[in-house]
Amino acid sequence: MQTVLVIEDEQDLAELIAFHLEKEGFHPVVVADGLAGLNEARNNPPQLILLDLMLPGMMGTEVLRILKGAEKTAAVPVVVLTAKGEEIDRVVGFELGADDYVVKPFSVRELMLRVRAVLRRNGEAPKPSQMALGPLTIDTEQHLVTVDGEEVQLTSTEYKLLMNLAERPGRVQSREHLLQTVWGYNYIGDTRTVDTHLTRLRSKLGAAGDMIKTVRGFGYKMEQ
Amino acid sequence: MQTVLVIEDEQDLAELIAFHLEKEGFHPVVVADGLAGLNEARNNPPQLILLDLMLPGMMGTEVLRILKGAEKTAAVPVVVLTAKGEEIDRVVGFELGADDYVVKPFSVRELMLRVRAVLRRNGEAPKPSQMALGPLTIDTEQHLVTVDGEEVQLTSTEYKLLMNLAERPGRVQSREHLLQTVWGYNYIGDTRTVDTHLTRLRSKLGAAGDMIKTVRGFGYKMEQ
DNA sequence: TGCTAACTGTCAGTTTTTTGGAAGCTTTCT
DNA sequence: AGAAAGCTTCCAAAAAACTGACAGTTAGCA
Repeated sequence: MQTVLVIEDEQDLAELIAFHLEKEGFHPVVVADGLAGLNEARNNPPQLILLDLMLPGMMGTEVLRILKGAEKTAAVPVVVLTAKGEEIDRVVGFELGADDYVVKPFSVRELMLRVRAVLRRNGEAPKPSQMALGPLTIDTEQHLVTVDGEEVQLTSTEYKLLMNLAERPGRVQSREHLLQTVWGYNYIGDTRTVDTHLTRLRSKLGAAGDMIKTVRGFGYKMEQ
Repeated sequence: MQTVLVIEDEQDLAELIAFHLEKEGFHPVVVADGLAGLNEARNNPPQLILLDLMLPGMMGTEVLRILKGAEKTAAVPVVVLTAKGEEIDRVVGFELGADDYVVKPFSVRELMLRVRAVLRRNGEAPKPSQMALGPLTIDTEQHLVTVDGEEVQLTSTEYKLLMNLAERPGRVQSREHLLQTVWGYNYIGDTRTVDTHLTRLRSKLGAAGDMIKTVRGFGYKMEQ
């Protein structure tokens, strides 16, 4: 069952949306303000979030920023509801990271279309639970990494960093890109930090450490 | 340069769209009916197609069906323009395979947003982005250059220089131009520097080194 | 709840690699 | 042959990356 979190303060609208979501086979969870939405999203990450940008208390864009910045919720697609005239570019583009939007007043039908479309896009690539690259083995289900059969203890950051590189072996990823995907959408930090963690990761991986190649001036890549 | 094919019979609207696409940095190609659109799409596949569903002669949905059914064009994302009340579900959903839609009357801004969004989504996935010129192979994703199958280690400047030449084989590029594009717009430096790097590049490329021709008095070019 | 160990991000010193340009040599053209 | 353009070698300076230390934070455990 796919859960959709609806963050919407107008009760009538929220009910209407929930009703239709249910009709479409989703499991809607409705909350009335941004804070509640953040909590719910954190404690029980849904498959998709519908976020009204005009919320009381906390700016909707602020909620969006936090959602995309937090580790647990960064990957959850967000469709925003917005009134005409707001700065959609900023919200949907890279800056805030919404995945789609619907302009008020909208037809419920249109909203459902967008919801389905976004879920379709994001659900397409189910990740394999096991990977093997040379001496390196990653089991995403067990969260287990081995080198030459020996288990390697990685911290969460190291693990995510490794996953990012290993998922697309051969592909060069810039420090900025890694910061975005590993550290979160709008993390602001030193790109040197990536270096540090890379060093730690390499040393922990031992023999497999030099499977991670430095591409000077561009970033890092996993050897194929 | 990203090409967008616009299939639209209302000339005013077509021009408006083309104007804005150009402003956004795309290369618009406009045709007025479905048949011409199919031909153009087949002969010169664009990065995205904007299709008006209300076309004379051939039903827009029919054009869409053919586009999505043909091998060469199936992967090209399509954004449809549609009047309210048409059966959007059918068009956008799995049945016909449009990637997004905009309902007439629409704001140009919204259209551009959708165009950018669709291109972003589709650009993320598999772009083989490989080039081959004789014994030379360049993989931009992996940042890997090979000559006769052997990997060649290039520095960042050498790589950028090679890319500049290889992207437009046959075209002569002046030292000034190369300085601008490789070293940056407001770099101030000696054009002799280009010589130095070219020498290094040629020597590293080994057998493929003399694919880069000197055009005395003008600059350099990549052999076609 | 308080204590401890582990994890993180930042920084600064060190090492490695790249880079730009100078100078002399070679080729090409007239 | 002389001049102009291009090629090559070399080296100091700059850039990029690596690494270890440190302090703040978090998470686990008693």
